[in-house]
Amino acid sequence: MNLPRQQPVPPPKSTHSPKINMPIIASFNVNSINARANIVKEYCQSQKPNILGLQELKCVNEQFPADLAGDLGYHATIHGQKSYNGVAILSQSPVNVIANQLPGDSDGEARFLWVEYNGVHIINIYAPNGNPKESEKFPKKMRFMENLTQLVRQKLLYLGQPLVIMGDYNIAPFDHDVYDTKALADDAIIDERARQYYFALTHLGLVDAFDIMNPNATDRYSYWDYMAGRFQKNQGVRIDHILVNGLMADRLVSCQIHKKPRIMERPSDHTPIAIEYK
DNA sequence: ATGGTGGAGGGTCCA
Repeated sequence: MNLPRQQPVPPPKSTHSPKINMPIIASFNVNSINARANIVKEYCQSQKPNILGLQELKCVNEQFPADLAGDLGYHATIHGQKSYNGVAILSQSPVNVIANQLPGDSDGEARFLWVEYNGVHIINIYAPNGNPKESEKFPKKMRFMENLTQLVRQKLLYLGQPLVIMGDYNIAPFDHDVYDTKALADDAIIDERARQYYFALTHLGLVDAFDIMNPNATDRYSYWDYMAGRFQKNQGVRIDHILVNGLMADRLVSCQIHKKPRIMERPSDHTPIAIEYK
């Protein structure tokens, strides 16, 4: 049957629709919070995230920039460690801290922070990098991902509340998440065993916010190595992720990678990723 | 070309 094609009807133009401020949750591996305090400050002032998960603080709690959160009107929940790792959550109002260690983890590193904020469960992770693969670092990465998967399977699936697991996963899920699979052939971030843990999480019902909100996006990298002009050549990888459960997926409005902090002076090698939800 | 860069901390380790 040849039916006349219907003209698409444009949505009604509202010149004065009320601007609803939807909550924003963001994740940013800062590679030293003290080196990046100004960039974090600028990011909070321009994007106004309700929640900002930070990774790789590279300092103990006492060294976390004292005035940063207060000046911005944020609360800081900090789980620091000397020189390496370290995670924190900046929040516009206080959060309930549920755990600061991944159940089952015996490595004793500061890579995990679980809080509840306005009925949303938020887990901020800094997964081990895993390089070089023949060293003890790779099994450490596998243990971390195994413990995280077990936590989802045994506890988080039964929360009955919105859930966000965000941070530096140090896993590029798909070949199109890296600029060159050959150059990274031996890298733990594209190792199939590591990827299987990402897929395990998605098979358990978690949704990759960036992937679902930006199908076929070409601009998808969240990290560019400092070396060899990787950023200028846009030779990056997507290893920072925001995974959400179904209750949160229903509320997603956008997921964006914010590139500006990577362009500023003395940047981190990562840049933030953020979700907006209703 | 096993380099290149950047942070912590004051050796090298880590990414």
